[in-house]
Amino acid sequence: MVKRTSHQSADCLIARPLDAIGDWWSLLIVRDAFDGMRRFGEFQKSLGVAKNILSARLRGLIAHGILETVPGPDGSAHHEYVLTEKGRGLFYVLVALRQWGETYFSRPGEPYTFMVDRETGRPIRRLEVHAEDGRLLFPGDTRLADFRGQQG
Amino acid sequence: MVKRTSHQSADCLIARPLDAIGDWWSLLIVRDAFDGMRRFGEFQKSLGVAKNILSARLRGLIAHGILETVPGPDGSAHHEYVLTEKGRGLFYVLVALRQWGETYFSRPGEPYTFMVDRETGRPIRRLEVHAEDGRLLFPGDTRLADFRGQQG
DNA sequence: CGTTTCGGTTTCAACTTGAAACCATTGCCG
DNA sequence: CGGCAATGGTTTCAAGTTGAAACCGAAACG
Repeated sequence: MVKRTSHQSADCLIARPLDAIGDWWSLLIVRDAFDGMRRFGEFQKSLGVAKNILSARLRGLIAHGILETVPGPDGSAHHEYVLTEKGRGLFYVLVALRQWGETYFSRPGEPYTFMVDRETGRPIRRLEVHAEDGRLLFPGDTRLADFRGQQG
Repeated sequence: MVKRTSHQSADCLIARPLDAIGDWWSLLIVRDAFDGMRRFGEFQKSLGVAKNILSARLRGLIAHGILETVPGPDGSAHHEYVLTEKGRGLFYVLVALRQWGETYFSRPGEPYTFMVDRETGRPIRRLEVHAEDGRLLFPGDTRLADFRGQQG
């Protein structure tokens, strides 16, 4: 599953996540898992992906600790795939990606869906990035600092 | 550049973004662009990617309206690659991915970097998802609704 | 001018992807 | 119990993608 052998990007904390979910299907599988899908067949039908590819991706996601298999419900023979806590951590990535998609990829006249609060059915707010002191930050207002590099 | 020919995922507003940036290199290029890189050679050196691949990815990102070329500074012959507004919209995706990476992929003893407010040098806050009324939402507290589907 | 750097393109082998066929269980039905 | 379909994969093989290296032309450099 590890397809990359040597990539030392300056910033491994983007590169390593991408290694786990940076292919076409993995994030879509995670998205479906958030939507409650658990079975091989459900993913396969929803995504229309070839079974061998789905199989490989599920194995990869499990290897990365994003999904885990649990025994089927009522002692059924087939196991199910569910998100781990690490996998659920991808919620924010999906929200960000989706809001970007809503903004720049939705085409007029197209039946499109958007994220709503499950409780009220109302749209959720846009993501914001805040400084420690609460100030709103925009693209370009951040940089990377190293381990003890608060000072600049 | 469009490598996928037919994918009708139920949720195209995740799938279409992934078509634009869902490969290994594109997001890393965008990340470097946020860091101020503009030249072919800068990206190439930073990422260690093969030149043909970088060339293809840059063309793809331009085709998707994420990067654009601008004439070199002082009338230099070589143009530069800069983020468009759409490209800058990926800020939130990168922050989300990075925070996920910081949480689940950083290894102890490893010199790691994290995002700070450029102005104060202090770490930024974690992303949060909020309902319209301000309530904090967690993974599983949202669902997708269609166009006029506020009601439920 | 001659050389080096920059910004690519071309070439070709290795790897990945995907459609389809295949297979082993399991569940169902009479 | 005996057959049959559905589920959850694996195998196979052609086609497409990737990546290292060689190549190339234009610009900068000395």
